[in-house]
Amino acid sequence: MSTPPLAAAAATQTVATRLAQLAQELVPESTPRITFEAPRHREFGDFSTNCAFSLAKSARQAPQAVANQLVERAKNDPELHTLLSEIEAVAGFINIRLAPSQWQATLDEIIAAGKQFGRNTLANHPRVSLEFGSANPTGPLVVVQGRTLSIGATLANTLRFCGVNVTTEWIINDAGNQLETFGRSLYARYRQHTDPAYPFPEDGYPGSYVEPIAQLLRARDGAIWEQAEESAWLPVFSLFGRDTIVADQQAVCTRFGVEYDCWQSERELHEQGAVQRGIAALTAQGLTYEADGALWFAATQFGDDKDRVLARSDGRPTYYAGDVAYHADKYRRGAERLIDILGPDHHGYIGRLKALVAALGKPDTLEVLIAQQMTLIRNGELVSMSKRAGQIVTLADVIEEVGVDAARFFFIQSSTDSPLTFDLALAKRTTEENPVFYVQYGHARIAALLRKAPVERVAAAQARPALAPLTEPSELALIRRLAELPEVVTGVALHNAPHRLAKYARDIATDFHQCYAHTRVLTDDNPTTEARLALAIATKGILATVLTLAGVSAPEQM
RNA sequence: GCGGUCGUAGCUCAAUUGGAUAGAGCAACAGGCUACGAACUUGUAGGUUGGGGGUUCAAGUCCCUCCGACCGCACCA
Repeated sequence: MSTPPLAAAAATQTVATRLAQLAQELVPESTPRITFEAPRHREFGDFSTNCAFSLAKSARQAPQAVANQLVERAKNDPELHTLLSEIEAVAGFINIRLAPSQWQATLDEIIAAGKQFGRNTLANHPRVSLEFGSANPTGPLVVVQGRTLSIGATLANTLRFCGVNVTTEWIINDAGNQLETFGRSLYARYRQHTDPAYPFPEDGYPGSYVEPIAQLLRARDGAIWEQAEESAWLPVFSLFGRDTIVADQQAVCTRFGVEYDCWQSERELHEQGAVQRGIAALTAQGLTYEADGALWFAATQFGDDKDRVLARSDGRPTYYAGDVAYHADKYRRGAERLIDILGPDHHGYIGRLKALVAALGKPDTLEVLIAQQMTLIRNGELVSMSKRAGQIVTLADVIEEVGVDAARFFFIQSSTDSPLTFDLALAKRTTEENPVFYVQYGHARIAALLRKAPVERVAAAQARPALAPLTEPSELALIRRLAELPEVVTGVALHNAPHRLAKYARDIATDFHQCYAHTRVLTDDNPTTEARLALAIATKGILATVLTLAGVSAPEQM
């Protein structure tokens, strides 16, 4: 079941059609197509159209003159008269304001749809595979990855809300030598328990989180690895380290409200032969060749900068070969549209990833989002973050400091491709500066209102009361805002733009707070009270919907 | 050197993909609670959208060119 077309949308469509007929009469040689948009400023009305600009050429008149004549005819049109409370031409634009009755009918439909309102707007959308967050299993999640997690999870939630089948994926990069380096670091800490002079690898992982893992291993296995050959202990330490780290990463994800459908081990793809099959698939199409002892994929045939190595001269497959197998596997499991969210240091990967899906026969089905860099500041000073140098600010730390709600909301506030500066001290010191509290306060304020209101009034408000008392400009503006939900979530889903959700949440809260400040809900007049309560209840529900999509709680009180 | 992303108010960010006088929050200043939660609200101030050129009715947005920041350019992951 999907959202029914709203009265306001239908009315706007009727106006557009009628206006197009009037334009045709006015400028017979034109074939006007009239679309309405929400204007930037509220004073410009509910909707506006720039059709006069395109008509101006064939009419051989200034846009403003065309708009004036069109508005003149519209004002004398009986059909439009009942739908509109205002229509005027300003600077070539035609601005309209719908009659209050249209907005009241719209709110009634929103209330009738209940929790279904805004859902399933993309019911026939292709199945999506959404990969984000993927990291080496060699250390705890850092704060920067929190941004990727927030963006990915919000996107996944919104796509599902729109009725799209989504699989969320994380690949564990456990096949390369980074994991072995981690295993050696772990072993060194293990040996240092009994021999403090045991050398630590020069390129090892110095983070303080390694030591506790070594202790776990010693508790499990005792001293049995102290005399062993590296070939014997390395796989044990590497895999134990991986499993411990991945378990921790999963726990942090869960705490952060981010759930995955699939945690794919890269090593497993190799062991199951998927990587070899991926290479074979490319070879079968004549897209590989040997040079300098290595096996290459002719990626330049698909727009990449250069050809890419699949198997090194010693026969070992590259990381890229794993990517070929992984993406082929996503298609095999039924995905039709792939989204990869990568960190800023991976934008050089876009070309080769798009080349490989094209070679797999699925051109233009992959979108790569780059979550831009996040700069951390504390007390005005740059916080340098390097896993290798042991200076890490973990996501768990930040959750501890500012809470899940603030972190989730903050990380999606700016658009994905915009760099972002995060001041830890600021987030800690003055949490009231964070807009998330503004939005949550709106929700809690309505909850308090409903607790305060007489139960009979609330009951009546929940039973689709007459909404004619809602005529204040601030009330109509709030209804208009609520009616935007379907197009907002659709826009988020189609443009990979979670930040619009955060913006929308703030806009709803602003419109509600203004409405609350200008009109009193609990009055002596029952019809008025019930209509206003109904608006408040609808607002509360939509606020909760939007906050939930963003992974933020909607509190009854604060 | 080649390529990518970006540059918007003091700070953090928007701008519905080419539309109106470039908007919000925070910070600053000035107002508003003997009625439903003041974590709110009403105002004021703050800009040559890094500089310059071009395309058209219209450019923060598209093209060219400089300046600057970050990041890629492995048979690492």
